[in-house]
Amino acid sequence: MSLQHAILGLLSYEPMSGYDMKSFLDNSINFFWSAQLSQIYRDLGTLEKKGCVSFHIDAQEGRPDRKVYQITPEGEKAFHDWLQKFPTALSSAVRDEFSVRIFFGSRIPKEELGFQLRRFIKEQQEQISSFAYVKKVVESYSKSISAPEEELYWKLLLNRSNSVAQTLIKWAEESIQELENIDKDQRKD
Amino acid sequence: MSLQHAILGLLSYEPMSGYDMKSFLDNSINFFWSAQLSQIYRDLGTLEKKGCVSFHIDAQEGRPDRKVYQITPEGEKAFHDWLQKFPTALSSAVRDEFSVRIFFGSRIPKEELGFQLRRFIKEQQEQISSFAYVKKVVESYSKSISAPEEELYWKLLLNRSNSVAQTLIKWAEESIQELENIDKDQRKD
DNA sequence: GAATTCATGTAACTTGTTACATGATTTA
DNA sequence: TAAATCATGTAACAAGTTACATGAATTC
Repeated sequence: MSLQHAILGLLSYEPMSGYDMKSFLDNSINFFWSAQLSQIYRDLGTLEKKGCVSFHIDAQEGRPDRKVYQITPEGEKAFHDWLQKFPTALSSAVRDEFSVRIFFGSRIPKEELGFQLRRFIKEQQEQISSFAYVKKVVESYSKSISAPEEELYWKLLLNRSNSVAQTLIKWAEESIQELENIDKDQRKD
Repeated sequence: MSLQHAILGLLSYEPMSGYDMKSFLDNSINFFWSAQLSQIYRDLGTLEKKGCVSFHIDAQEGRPDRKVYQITPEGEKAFHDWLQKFPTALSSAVRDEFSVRIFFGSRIPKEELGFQLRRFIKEQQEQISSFAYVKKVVESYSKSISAPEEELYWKLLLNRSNSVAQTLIKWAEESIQELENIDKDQRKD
């Protein structure tokens, strides 16, 4: 799986510029796949060389011309081939720096850890409130491309991110408690 | 954050060979950070060039000699510098192929999606049962390196992975239900 | 007799990030 | 007047994956 598959998938809905793609990505797929603009432009170039996408230029006044990409039949084939091949392991490797830091938690002052855990909770809460906004974007987008069925799947994923965020908040709160209790126990000794 | 920080952290407990590291990683940190053996060897080489680790050779008969790495004072400094600098955003970018596939779920036959979701549930259940084993590894390891405090943090992370896995199972079960209900509704029309 | 474990690595490739460059228009 | 938005990209770098190579000892 690479960004290129996601790009082909997005272009299968409608033609888009790299810039459009970035802003769409940022409030949709972003919760489980992210991309830098520079990477999008590069991958669009690669896909074009492979014949998976083509583009036309929309001239604009006062600002740079838009390069609007669209998927080609070859691109559609490549995308469907990918869709059909589920990987052997469904859960991809997680790379979570925050967890690595907790792993080495004994080297960090307890107050600092507590502070960071509270910061983590805040971040998760902010994510949760952003989901309400994303829900609206998703609803209006699925209507604009007249793909009502998509809404169902996108909402499944919003549910997922939401539940995971809630779980993480609960975990962080319990962890703060545990750290504080141990601190008290040690002071008793 | 890169694998190099994790390597330094592990070496701060005790000297290890690249091979040791891989097997330790595979049933500990693996749930939130993974690594290929080839990457470990390469990063050990880089760290050695930087002066963060040194090594000695343990000759063995009948099998290749062990190259046992240990952390240097420079390495310890680098590790502590990293520990002190928490990143601006605590939740790292997620890259989850399975979610991307669900995102394009409308292009996959419903039965196939159901099958993959059930496979996903099974995988998560297997992970959960592996946690019991990891718990034991962690307990005996923290004793062997006489670092009893580590156990606390490692168990916090096991709790976390456990809760997230449980949440994902519940989500997948509910999603299967939703998909089946919609199927029934459509057949009624 | 076949597969797994132990133990090392290199090379080529793919993917992702960061920094740099340009420049008009719009909003605060 | 400073910052954000629109819109394109390149270059250098960092990080991760896959394929290849070797070979004895042990377990099934």
